[in-house]
Amino acid sequence: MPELPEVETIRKDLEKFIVGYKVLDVETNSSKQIQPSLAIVKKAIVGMTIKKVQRRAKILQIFFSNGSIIIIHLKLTGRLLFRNKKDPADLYQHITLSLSGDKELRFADARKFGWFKLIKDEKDLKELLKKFGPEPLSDLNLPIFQKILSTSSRPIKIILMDQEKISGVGNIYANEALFMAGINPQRPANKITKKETEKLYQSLEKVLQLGLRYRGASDNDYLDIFGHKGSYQEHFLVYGRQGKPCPNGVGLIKRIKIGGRGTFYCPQCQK
DNA sequence: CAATCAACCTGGGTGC
DNA sequence: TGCACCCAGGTTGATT
Repeated sequence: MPELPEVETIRKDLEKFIVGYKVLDVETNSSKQIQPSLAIVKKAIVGMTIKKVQRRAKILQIFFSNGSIIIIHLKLTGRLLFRNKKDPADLYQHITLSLSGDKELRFADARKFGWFKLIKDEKDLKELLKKFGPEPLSDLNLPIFQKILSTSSRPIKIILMDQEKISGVGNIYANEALFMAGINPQRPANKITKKETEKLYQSLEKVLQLGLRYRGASDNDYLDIFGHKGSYQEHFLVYGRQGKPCPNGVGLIKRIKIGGRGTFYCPQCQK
């Protein structure tokens, strides 16, 4: 499930490889996912050149030469794949941008939760993105983090994953950061001590950096634009490891639900 | 207003 | 082998 490190890995590769290509056509077999409609998207971007690719929270933004912007959310199972026209169709391929040079940018999505949306201009984009909390690897700092935690009595894990509080963190990185910081995911956010907050802040930065270094986690569906897996899943300390020994050596990792989401932690080390 | 929860989908896994 | 069932989780929108 793509979170900040996965989406950022895709962004960097797209920035490096698809800028300069011209869109020749757009096709879809999943019209719900292309918004507002295939016809309107075609009208806006066919004939245009890709200028740059940005990311905010888990949302990718592709900028075109006429000022149009396509924003993409991969949700749980979405993939963006940069292929040659002659390559065999990808599994769950739902939207295809035909590009110059016999290339294609494909949007594939097993569960069809993701979306691919046309935005008129920067002003509309800004409006749409303003609800998101700070970017953990650039805008966030310890005082801001402390302030965010102090404003809610909800479980700390819910706050870490709340995109309006902090953007880009999902289930995997929240679980890993809390383990690294030795904090029980059920603790009310406003009851975390100053010292623990500092540790959690550092842990969050660390797991996100690790995720980036390993080009994301491919525990489930995530693939990069070349169809390759990331490798951070090989370094998980708790995520998906219920019943296995805690890496610190004492107890066993437990699985519970918080906010309806699978939550993994060590009851011995995370208080 | 904050918190909770179903809905969106479908592949993959489980149990009978 | 077949089939009913359940589960995964990011986000939205309705409800409490």
